[in-house]
Amino acid sequence: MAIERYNPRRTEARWQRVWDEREVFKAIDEDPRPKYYVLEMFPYPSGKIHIGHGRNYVMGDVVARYKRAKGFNVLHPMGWDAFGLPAENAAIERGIHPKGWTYDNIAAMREQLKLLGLSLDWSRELATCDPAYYSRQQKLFVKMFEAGLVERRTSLVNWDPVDNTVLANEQVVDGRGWRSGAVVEKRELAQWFFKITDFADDLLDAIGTLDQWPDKVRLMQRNWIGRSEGLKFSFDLVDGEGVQMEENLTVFTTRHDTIFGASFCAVSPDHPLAKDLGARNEEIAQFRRDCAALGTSEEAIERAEKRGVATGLYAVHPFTGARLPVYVANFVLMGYGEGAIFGCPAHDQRDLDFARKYGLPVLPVVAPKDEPDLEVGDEAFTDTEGDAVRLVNSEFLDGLSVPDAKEEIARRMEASGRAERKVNYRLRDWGISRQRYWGCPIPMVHCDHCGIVPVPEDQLPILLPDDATFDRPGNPLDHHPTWKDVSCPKCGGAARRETDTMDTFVDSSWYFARFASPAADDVVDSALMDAWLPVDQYIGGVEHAVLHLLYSRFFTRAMGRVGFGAIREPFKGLFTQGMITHETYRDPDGRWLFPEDVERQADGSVIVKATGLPAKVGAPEKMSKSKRNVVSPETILETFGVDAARWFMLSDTPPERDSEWTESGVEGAWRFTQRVWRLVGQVIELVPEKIAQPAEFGDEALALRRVAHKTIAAVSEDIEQLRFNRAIARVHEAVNAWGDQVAKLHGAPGPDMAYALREMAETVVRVSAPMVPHLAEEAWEALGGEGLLALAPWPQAEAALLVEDEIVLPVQVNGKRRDELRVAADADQETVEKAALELDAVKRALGDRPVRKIIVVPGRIVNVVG
RNA sequence: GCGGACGUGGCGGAACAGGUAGACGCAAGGGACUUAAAAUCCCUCGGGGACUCCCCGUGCGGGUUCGAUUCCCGCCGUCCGCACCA
Repeated sequence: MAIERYNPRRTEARWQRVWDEREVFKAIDEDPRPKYYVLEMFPYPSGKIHIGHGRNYVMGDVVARYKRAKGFNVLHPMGWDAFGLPAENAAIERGIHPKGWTYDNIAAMREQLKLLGLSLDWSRELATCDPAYYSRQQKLFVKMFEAGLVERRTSLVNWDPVDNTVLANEQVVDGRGWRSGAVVEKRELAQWFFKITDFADDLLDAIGTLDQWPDKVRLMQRNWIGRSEGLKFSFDLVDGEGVQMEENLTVFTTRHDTIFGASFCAVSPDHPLAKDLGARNEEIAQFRRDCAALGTSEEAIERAEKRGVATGLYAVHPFTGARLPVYVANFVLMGYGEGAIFGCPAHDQRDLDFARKYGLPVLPVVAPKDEPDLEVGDEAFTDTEGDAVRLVNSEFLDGLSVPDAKEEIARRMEASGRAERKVNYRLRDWGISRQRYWGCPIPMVHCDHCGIVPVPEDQLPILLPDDATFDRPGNPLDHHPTWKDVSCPKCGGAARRETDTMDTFVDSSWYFARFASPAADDVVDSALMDAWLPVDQYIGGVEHAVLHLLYSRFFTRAMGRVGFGAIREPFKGLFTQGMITHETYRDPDGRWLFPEDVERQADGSVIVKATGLPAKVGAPEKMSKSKRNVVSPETILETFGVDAARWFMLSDTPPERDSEWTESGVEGAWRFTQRVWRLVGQVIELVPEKIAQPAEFGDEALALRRVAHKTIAAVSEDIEQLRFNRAIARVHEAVNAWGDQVAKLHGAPGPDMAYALREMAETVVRVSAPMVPHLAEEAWEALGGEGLLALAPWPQAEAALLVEDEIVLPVQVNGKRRDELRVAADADQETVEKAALELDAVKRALGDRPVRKIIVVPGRIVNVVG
């Protein structure tokens, strides 16, 4: 066979067609093989993808192809996270309907993804904006409502004034909307909530079972849920004249041990008491307005100055009867605990800052054992360590440890009926109302007679109207002339539809379950859900470490509660991959340039192609359209082929880290594909037919076989651990050994070498197949492999070839390497010691010092101590 | 501020579980082949020296050990998450 250049364009198209026609990647329900579900976080169809988007799909594809070869029934589906604001913005800015815009984008991106040669089961494809999907979501919503997991209530919300919508806390980043970047305001609105806090403890505890998740993500979820155990209790209040008031003041604390150090109380500006007083007191009213205006902006947080206004009221200390001034303070949050605190300045930095500013007493009540007269300056003393600190200045608590003091206070206050133990979470319920068109309509009706009524199942789905208009701010569903007019499902009277749609995070909280039964008439087919789930390997960006993953874990529980599936956790294994980055380029005027607009000169400098002027080169950053540092897949695929792109994306950098896209890197990957193809051709020329395994192997042939089998073992191990960069290095090593051997041959190889060469060719092709599937399939065919490689089992390493019978032992003298020793692998200690001492380098290094000790670590090292 | 991760050649990175530091790739330099170029192949590639040999070297300073990139203590630096959560 003549050695031809490998032509990726022709080959890739051909095999993609064959795989497609033979439905090679279809996941089969009710199959005897063990199942394996691998899933990459599904994309938002924003239009065209750049090569940086491909990395996580390629990683998932390597796993899918590997597991398939390992004998698993693999489910590897793809879908579209298709609701969301950009579609609506396109409608507003360019007059394109969100539906058309979205489906066009999906079609374009599907074509692009197909070019990557992913082994996906496209028959399960879904789009969240498809009524077939969101109608089931509405049904699930109603079931959750009936199960008490959905609530409507008025609350302070994060209002994005640019997108004109409500944002969840998680969607506010540094006081700004996560998508619009606008400074978020606080507003009070009636909203729909999922009661995720009902599951707070379970979501927290079960993190312990997620042993195939990155520690980092588990920690982030723990911190996000933020469980803390404390005490809720109330103070009696008196006015300025000392007259007892009707109300009292309930606070939450985790440091009830410090109650004797309390010197003030403070309530949030949004606390009912503050509102009440604000109605009568202009100073407090003004302060409340100031705080609201400051909102949650980054600036406010950075300034973080503790401020407050005295209310003129006093809280009565439950043990001493002392009167503690009550303030309205900006650093007390209404959303956490009771929105009110007692301040113990000596042991809390915030309280201390506040006390110093307003001249309040600072009395230490916890002190190190050996320093009972602790003085507190500008730093609060926050140690609580079991034995090292003791209570002081605290009457009956003196001398107790912090935990004992907490227990004693809790016991006494509970007994007097003014306190209860309480667990608080940082996690809040999930507000899902969005004042938007392009989302899943919330299937509820507002009736003046019956109140809020869920839409009965037989009246679902509530479809979005196609004739919405986008020419003014606010919610198009609300503006629609007729859509919201309905009759009440209960009394039949005139009523209004809910015009809020759901947060798009709802859509992505159960899609992985829908993939198990994409055609199910019900929300899901529970039997199939339980058969396919959990997802064995989920792959996506770390930016979803909290939001999406926590919501999905909640949904899995909620679905279980309303009768869908019985799994506990949706994602058994999680992998967070790094981004692909690229250098940025700007022309002398500072405008961003695409990589193809610049050229690198021989001296390494970069010039603007159009003008010849020097370009400003910026550090590698995540590929983004706005900075134009993107590379389109089409360009790469036409030049180098998708296998080279896949190979490069997986090389060099560990998959969890960001990886820089470079032209020279892809070229290197392309050289690799060419080299393998060439070597395969050479082997076929040297050994045209498959030959039987000879009984005897010479040293060289045996050595080559050893490399092949060690490569199988190493690559398998690396792929199992998702260490793709290492797997690729191992394949390179094998190819180097293979190429060296081919170059060394003079004349026709003997039967042993002929066998070893073919074995090596097949091995390299098979173990690199998950990474470069098209090249591998083509080479497999050329080598006369049976059937499709995509369906072939994974090669097995022969154990006998993994162990050497002769090994090289490094020899150290006093811990420094001096020489090495070739010995039989099973050589005994005495033989090794003797041989080591014979070495010239060892004698030289020892000089005239006597040998004091020889350490022999079998199979590892020899160290002569002199 | 709190929590976490990480610091290895010119670059990306490797090094099982304390045992030859720098695998593999990229870049660079030299050579072969060619009329020439591309492609390919061979060699060099942490620093230094008296260069078949020796010294230094995994952010810095200590420690444990026969032996430390790996373990411990203390610094310095970078990145990430949370950010008034009582």
